[in-house]
Formats: sequence, C-alpha cells, structure tokens
Amino acid sequence: MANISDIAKQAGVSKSTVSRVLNGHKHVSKEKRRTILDVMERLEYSPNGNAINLSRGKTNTIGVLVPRVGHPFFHQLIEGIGQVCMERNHTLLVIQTEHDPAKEEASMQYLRDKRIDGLIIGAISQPQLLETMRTLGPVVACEDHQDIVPSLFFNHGKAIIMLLQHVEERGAQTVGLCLGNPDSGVGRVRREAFDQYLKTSTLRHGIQWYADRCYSFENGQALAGQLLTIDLPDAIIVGNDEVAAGLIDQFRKDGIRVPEDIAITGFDDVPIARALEITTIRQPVVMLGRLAAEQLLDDALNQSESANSLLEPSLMIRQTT
Amino acid sequence: MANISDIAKQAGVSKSTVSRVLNGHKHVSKEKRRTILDVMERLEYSPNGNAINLSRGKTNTIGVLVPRVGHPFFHQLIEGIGQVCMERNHTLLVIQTEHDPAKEEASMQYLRDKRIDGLIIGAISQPQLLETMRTLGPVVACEDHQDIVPSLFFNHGKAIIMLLQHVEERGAQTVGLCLGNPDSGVGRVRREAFDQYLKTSTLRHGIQWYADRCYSFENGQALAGQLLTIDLPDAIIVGNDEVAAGLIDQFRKDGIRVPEDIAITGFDDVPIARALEITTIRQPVVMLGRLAAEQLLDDALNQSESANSLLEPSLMIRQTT
DNA sequence: TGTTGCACTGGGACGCGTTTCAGCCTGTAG
DNA sequence: CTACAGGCTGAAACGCGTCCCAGTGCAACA
Repeated sequence: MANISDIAKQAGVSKSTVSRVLNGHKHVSKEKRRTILDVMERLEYSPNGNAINLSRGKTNTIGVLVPRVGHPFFHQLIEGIGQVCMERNHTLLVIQTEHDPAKEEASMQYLRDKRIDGLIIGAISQPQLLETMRTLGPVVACEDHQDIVPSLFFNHGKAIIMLLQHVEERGAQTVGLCLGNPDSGVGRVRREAFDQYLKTSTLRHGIQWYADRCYSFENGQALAGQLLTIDLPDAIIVGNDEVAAGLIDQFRKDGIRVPEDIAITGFDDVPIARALEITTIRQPVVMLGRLAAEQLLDDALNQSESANSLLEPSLMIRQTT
Repeated sequence: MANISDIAKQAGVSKSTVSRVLNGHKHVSKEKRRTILDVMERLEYSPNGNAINLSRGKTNTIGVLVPRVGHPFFHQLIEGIGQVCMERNHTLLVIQTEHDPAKEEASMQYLRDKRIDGLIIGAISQPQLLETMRTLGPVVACEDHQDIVPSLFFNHGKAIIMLLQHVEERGAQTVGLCLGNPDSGVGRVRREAFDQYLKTSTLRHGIQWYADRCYSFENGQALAGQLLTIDLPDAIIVGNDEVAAGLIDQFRKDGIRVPEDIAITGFDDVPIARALEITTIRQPVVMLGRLAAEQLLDDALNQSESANSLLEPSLMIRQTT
C-alpha cells in the first residue's frame, strides 16, 4: 500500500506538497496538484487513518457507553448519535458494559488512550467515575449528572408524577412500582419521585408491590406470576414497555383484567406499547441522542461551557389504565 | 500527558525497556520493572492508542455495517458482536448507512485507511462493493454472499417455505407478501423462495397482495388500510414482526378477525410477537452476531479459509395463523 | 583460561502524516 | 531599478510506540 512518501517521490515533489493537496491547502500550483492527484489515483493511494490521528492528536471518533445495545432506550439513543456522527463526518464507537462496573471503569481507557475524542454516557452505575472521565476529555451524560458533567436527560421524575396522578385520577388507591436497574441514575430519580409523590397523596404503596432489575418481556411475565400470589395493587408503574407488556400478557392469560383489576403503565412508547395499547410515557430518545452528540461535538470544538437540558416527557394515555 | 520517552528518562532506562514492561515481555530485571512501574504510576502514564495502532499496523477494532441500529435484527446482531469484542478485547465501530448507497461505499474507507481490522456486513444493498472490500481487509457477511465473502446467515428461503407450508396446511388458498428492502440480499432470497414455492403449490398470489419497504409498526398499520380497499388474501407473510403487529392492530381496529379473516405471520420473534401471539420465525440473531465476530477475528488472526454457515430458522406457531 | 550461552539493555529505524520555518521566485509598486 | 509582498516549495522536526539488531556482562562448561 502506497504511502505519502511514495506519492511524493513519484510526483517529484516533497511530502509537504502532497499533504497540502490532501488537505486542500492553497499555495500549490495547478500543475503539481494535477500530477499529484494523478499519481494518487494510479497508486490507489489512501491516507493512513492512524497516522493522521496520531499526528493531529485526535480521532474524529466519539464513544457511547451503554449497558446493552439491545435495550430500546439505548439503541434509539445510539441511532440518534450515529446520525449526527455521519452528518459531521465522525465515527461512532460503541462500548457495552453489560452492567459490569469493571467495564465501566475500563471504558475510561478509550479517552485516556486518545482513541476517542469524547464520550457520551448512556447510563453509568458508578457516577463517581465521571469525575475522572471529565479530566480525560469531553463527556456528556444522558442521565442527570449535571453537578459533574454536562447532562441532557428526560425529566423522569415528572414522568413518574404524571403517571401517578393519572392512575390516581382513574381511581387507584394502591400502587406498585417496577424498575430496571435501581442503582442507575434513572432508577434513583424514579424511585425518589415515586416516594415523594406518595407522601403528599392518599395513594398507598407497600414493599410487596415493589420489584426491580426487570428488563425484558419475560421478566414481566415472571413478575406477574409473583404478584398473583399476593393481593394486587390497583395500579403498577413499570419502568419499561416490554416488561409492562410481559405483565399484561401473563395477567391476561391468568384471567386478570387490565385495567379493571390492575392498571399498568409502561415507559418509552416502543412499538409494543402501541400494539398492546399500553398507557406509557413517550420520550424522543433518538432526538436526545442527536442533541447529546451535537453538544459533545460542539463542546469539543469550542471548549464552551455547555448548558444542561431537561427534556419533557409526554403521557400517552391508552387502554391499560 | 507523559509519553514513553518521559518514562524512560525518569526511570533511567531506554524506551525499549519501557516498551518491554508495557507489553509483558521477559528479559527485564525485577528492579528496573519495579522502577518503571513506579514512574508510570507517578506520572499517570497511559500509552497512546493511536501510536500503538500506527506502529503495529492494526487497531483491534472491527466495524459493523448496518442500515439502522434501531432495527431489531441489527441491534441484536450488534449486541452479539459487541459481546465478542468485549471478551476478546476488541472495539466495535458502528457504521449506519441509512440505506444510502453512497454511505455504503464510504464505509470502505475505514478498511482502506486501517481504522478497522475487519468488517462485518449486517446488510448491504450493493453486493458488488464486497469485491473491493475483500481486497482491503477481512470481511464477513451476515447475508448470503458466499460467492464473494465468507457468509453466515439464516436460511431465509427455508423460513419462507416453512411459513407458506404452514398457512397452506391451515387452509389458505391465497397469500400475500410484505417485505422490507426488496433490494437487500434477504429481500431477494425471500422473494425468490416465495415465487419458487408458489410454482409447485396451489396457493395463489397476486400483485395487489405484494408490498415492500415496510419497516415499522406504522408502516404495517398503513398497509392494512390499503389492503382493506381490495379483497384480502387468506394469509400474508410479513418480513418483520413489528410490521405484522401494525397490520394486526389496524385490522382488529377495523373489525377484521385474525386469523379467521386473514392469517398473518411475522419474522424475528421479538417481544412484540410474543405479546401479540404472532406466528413467526425465530432466529438466534445475537448468536449470529457472536459467530460472525468470532469468525472475523479468527480469520484475521490465522488467515484461514473460513467456512460459510447456514443457520436454521424455527417456526413459532401462535395465534395469528 | 577460553568458549558458549543466555539474560538483559539500548540505539535507532520505522510506521505515516502534519506542521513549522526558511527560502526561492515572480510580480508590482515606487 | 530597487524593494517588498505574496505565492510556492522543501527540509526536517514531531507525534508515540514497536521491534530488530547489536551489544554487554556474567555464569557455566570444556
């Protein structure tokens, strides 16, 4: 594979001149430019990306840290980030932590290494790592870590409150809660908003109606089975449409009517929520990904202090409440 | 940020020795190793990834080319690939083409400029590009391109036949077909198997019962609307669970009974298919991703000629047929 | 004592562009 | 006919590790 020196030699010029042509600098005569271009074509020259990265000290690559690509929230997020990367001629590196703290820690290496110019945090279970990360390079979070790094995130607390108000209006007196990762930022915010709301309301909650680490349709089915062994709450707030769908599915199979016997709400408004007519929260996640990527890229560019953003959720009222 | 020369200087040794410590080579005395390690710690040294890549001529990074991360097939694929990358200490770069031929072409640049060591093709609409790609580096496809590059893929033809046989056994006499991208490898294989099967069967098909470029729940709903303006076929084979779900949803809203008035089959067995009890085809996509990544990584390692693999689908019979 | 062998170490080329700086040349204004 | 500006060009340093080759020093063996 030809390199820049080969081109220079063949074209009878110096590497500098070739580099100028490569980067569209002026001050290269038309004839030399022509010759160089010809030689490049003939030798099928293509600059070595790593050499450019090393030389320039940046990679035009950003990373995104997520627990799992398969999760609907995260793949939408990645999709949005990917779009912006494309548009701005950047590259996207995906780091899957699988909820493993060691992998979260290892991800810092990419920044330290200069393998990425910046990092978008989809979710992190050890926010204290962000302290170090920010010293290594630009970081933007898609959860609420505004006290540490610039953050763009949904108002999950408000979403929970909207859901609680809604089920209360529909007559619920007892309510359950089902979360994903309770240690994640999102998990904590949801839990907190939930507890807070209950204090000023007549809605009642009990520990037997609480579950977490539910991520999938099957987890939802299993949870339904467990709930059936106790008294059902009037409503249950579920942190994820797929889990909600699993619950609904299992309940219906067991002859429990939704919403008459139990009202169920989901989160994210993925296709399954539309299909099962699940009352849920819609959040423009792809857009969040886009905004986060733009924020990061602009930041890295101008070192500007960036604003945090709180994106508003919307309540989609359907048939399960 | 300290570099290897700084470490060498401070530790009173040469760069070579530092490099040896870095890479765990033997032939370094315990004392020097100790000193070097200490200095590294003190200066918070971390090797520059780009320099390593440039020097070694490889990046320990592989790319995956997909139209859209959000599509259930592709995010499962990516998840599998990502797992293997993690395990093998590699990095995963995601390239989203958004079905744009120019972007498919541009993706070759990553191989050409050594930014990735190999490429996994999730889907490509211009298979002829593979000819060039394979000359640039190891490539593995997750569609059937065995004549050009090593391929691991599902037997989509067989899946279509299984579905057709199934609906025929249930008494269907007319059948429709709804595809995603008809120009993709998968699209072509499905179409071909469909046409082929009809030749040797009494099942009838008509152009009015054919649709393509359907990707989402909403596309399915819209298609249902269109089909309602004509005579319905007895069954329709849909290339994607979400589209199938959209069809079912809209049909039911319009009072059409599934499967009595029309049988509907999906593809992929995503959660929505379980929730709506859609008869569908299950394919272990995450596993496919894993296999493809392993294949690619092993290949790149030993330059061995790699076998193609045809993964078998399984028919999940549920309530919509 | 002279060899041979092995563990350890350093020098420096190499991978490949980018960028700074100095210098040359030509044209134009004075 | 100077003088200066500005366009064009090349040499060489630089970014940062890796790795081959050529030692050096010490121990064991003949």
